Amino acid sequence: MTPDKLNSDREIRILEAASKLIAHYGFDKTTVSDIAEEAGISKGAVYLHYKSKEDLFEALIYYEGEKVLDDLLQRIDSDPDSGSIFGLYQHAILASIGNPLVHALMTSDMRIIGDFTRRWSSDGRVERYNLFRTELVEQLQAANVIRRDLNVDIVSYVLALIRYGFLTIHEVIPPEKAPPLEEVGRTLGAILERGLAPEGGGDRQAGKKVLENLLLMMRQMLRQDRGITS
Amino acid sequence: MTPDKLNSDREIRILEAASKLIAHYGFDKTTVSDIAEEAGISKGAVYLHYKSKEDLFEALIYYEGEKVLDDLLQRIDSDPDSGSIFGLYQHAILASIGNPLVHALMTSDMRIIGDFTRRWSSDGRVERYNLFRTELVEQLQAANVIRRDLNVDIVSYVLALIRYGFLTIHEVIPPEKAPPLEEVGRTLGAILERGLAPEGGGDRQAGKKVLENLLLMMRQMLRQDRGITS
DNA sequence: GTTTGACCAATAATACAAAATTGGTCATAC
DNA sequence: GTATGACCAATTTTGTATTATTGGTCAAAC
Repeated sequence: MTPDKLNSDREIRILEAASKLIAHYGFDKTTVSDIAEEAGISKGAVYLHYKSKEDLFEALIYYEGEKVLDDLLQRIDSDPDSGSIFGLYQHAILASIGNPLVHALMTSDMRIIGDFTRRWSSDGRVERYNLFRTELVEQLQAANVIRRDLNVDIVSYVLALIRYGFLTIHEVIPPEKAPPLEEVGRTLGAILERGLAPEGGGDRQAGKKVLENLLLMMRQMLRQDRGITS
Repeated sequence: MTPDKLNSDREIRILEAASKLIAHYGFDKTTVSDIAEEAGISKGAVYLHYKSKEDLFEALIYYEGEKVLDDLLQRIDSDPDSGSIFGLYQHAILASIGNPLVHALMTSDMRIIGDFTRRWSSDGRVERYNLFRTELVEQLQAANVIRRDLNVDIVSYVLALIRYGFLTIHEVIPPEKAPPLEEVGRTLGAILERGLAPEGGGDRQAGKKVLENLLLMMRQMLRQDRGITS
């Protein structure tokens, strides 16, 4: 359905320009002219690709979303110790934290999202992209990666809360006082591993399968949703 | 040095009035007249007890702080399973979440603290009241309650991040969609217990001692700091 | 000796006109 | 067929004059 290249060269230039500017100044304070100038084209040209500023931003979300997914995939690949909650959780958070726009989206940072909030939070999309929703915890319990005596809703809430804390703690502890995030991720992962895995360690092989499926599903969701509004 | 009664009857009436109004409308939008009226006295009478609105708020912080400490102490007392990180962490968070003002202070909620922010965050007090600072983690490691192979700074950062997430997640998951907090606290405590305790469970007796000391120290700090500005 | 509330200077909220900016279009140029 | 940027309606921002509110005081009342 979609060609191999999802975005033309110039679309990428526009999206990169928008990404840079919006991540810094926010959606409201970034003008279409700014984006065009940064991309080295005229304002009119932007409207040749996207029918409105909001549409451009929506495309940007999917563009950056795929970037994060790629980053995540690579992190998992190059980590010999993946295939557990330990691995995924750590890498997923670090990957999201590394992308200003996805970070802002995940924490509903009004300074960045601004007036776009309405469109973004109106349909249920935000929730679907939420990592570690109940269904995933259920699957991981079925695969014997998470202890089965724990309540699904509580566990996914706890995981959501930890993720949110990770992404927002900087508001109260300045980054320069924070220890290296990679190390924090590793320790947090280790704590969760011990805290959530069943006695004896759990089935890593099955866990890896579930997580691979999740990632695949995420990418599919991303592309499908993009189709809706492109 | 201080009499048995730290606040006169009328001071308590004022503080309760201020607490109710400020927790709801915030520091900026709550006027001294409002507080006086709610307390059933005149505005002038308020200034018989506190020399400024800021001073009143500062007194309120200590007043509510002691309340939370009392609440925490009682929670721990009536829980047979205390004396572990498990117990304290769970109860400390639930106690703070139960007090709107302390909650706002711990999350530096500008809507509530408003213009008072300057005075509050200027000196180092905020940090000293921070639960689970590095020193505490150190002590808990010495008492063999937390595994010794974990890095102190990382663990205290992880604990801070989890606490912050617990207190702020409601901004992204509405309370009506959240599971019962008591249950969340219990599960989170259990996860941390497994995740942080050394093999074989650790020394509960020693842990209990450290935590009792901490609580005592907290109360002392609270009263001492209050002396400075009263 | 206490308590009050009218009073005041200072700050903050409101109203509103004028100026500037912005998303989006389209006749023109390439 | 593509790309441009002057152009426009609509919105936002800015400047400002006016009004309202608030923290804090203190002479008078209790």
